[in-house]
Amino acid sequence: MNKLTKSLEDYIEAIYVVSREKHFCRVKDIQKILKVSKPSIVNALNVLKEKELIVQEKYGYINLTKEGMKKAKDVYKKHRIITEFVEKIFELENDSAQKIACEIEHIVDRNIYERMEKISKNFNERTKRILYGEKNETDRFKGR
Amino acid sequence: MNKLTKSLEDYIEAIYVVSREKHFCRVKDIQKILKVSKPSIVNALNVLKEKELIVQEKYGYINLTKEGMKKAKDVYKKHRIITEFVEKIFELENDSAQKIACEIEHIVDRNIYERMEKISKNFNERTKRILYGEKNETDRFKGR
DNA sequence: AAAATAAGTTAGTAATAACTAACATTGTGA
DNA sequence: TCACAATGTTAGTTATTACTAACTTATTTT
Repeated sequence: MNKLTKSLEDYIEAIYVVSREKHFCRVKDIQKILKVSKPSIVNALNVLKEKELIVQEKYGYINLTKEGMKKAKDVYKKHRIITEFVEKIFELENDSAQKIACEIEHIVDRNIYERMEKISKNFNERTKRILYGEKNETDRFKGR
Repeated sequence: MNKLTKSLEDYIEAIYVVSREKHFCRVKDIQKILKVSKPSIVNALNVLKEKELIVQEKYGYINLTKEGMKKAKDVYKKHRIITEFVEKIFELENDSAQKIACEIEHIVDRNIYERMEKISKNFNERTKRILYGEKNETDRFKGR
């Protein structure tokens, strides 16, 4: 269960996202998502190949192995949960939330993002008012 | 206003924390906090010296310059806010919260940690119950 | 089919940030 | 005072992750 580095997590997540949409993935697809140079991608792919998380014929499609798919799904799920949490709790656009989630996802452990999931589930307008200490929240509630 | 890297932020913050307690700071003090090797520290100090954020005579005390002090206070404040937020919202021990804060502090911008500050201020047991969707929160409140 | 374009790869380099081993300086106890 | 311990520094190395330039292979267009 050797852990992936931040950037490798980003790469495998990108491969997963592309593969789900198009059923195959190429270097240029990753380039569009991660906005890094092609050689950087090829480098990362080589590491992922060594770890047997992907397979790719020369000049060919990139495919996740079983193990890679598992890892990718984990990373992706984490990413989704964190994005939702950040979006809701800090009232961010999806774009900004994505960016922050991308960074945070390499930091938080299972315990934390399970809590994020719980919080997101219960989150609503009222929660937000309470969180940000809106003056009349209590009265408003009592008044019902 | 050239931004510091993650690790330089950690170093300058450590220097600040030590200086506040003891009125001087040495390599070994930083070592205790950051748990890295002495050469790593000396390396970082050299960069901070180039940036004129600290001064240090050979084999002597490490001191923050005016500019360095400003930077350090910024970083430290951010750190405190984030730690408090993480502690409260995820119900963590200070230790664990510190660790996460250390990482997150290099990611979030002013907008976000100002929101964290607001949320922390209003946070209490009830907020926590609501956040985690405790079943009887509503009833309990209504019952008063 | 040849030329042009697109996509992928290789080679070489740089920045960040860590490490160990070896050495230098400072401070302290016998 | 002199030896030893504690502290700090230098030199050299490693890993991660990115880059540009140059090259190869594949695909498309004329």
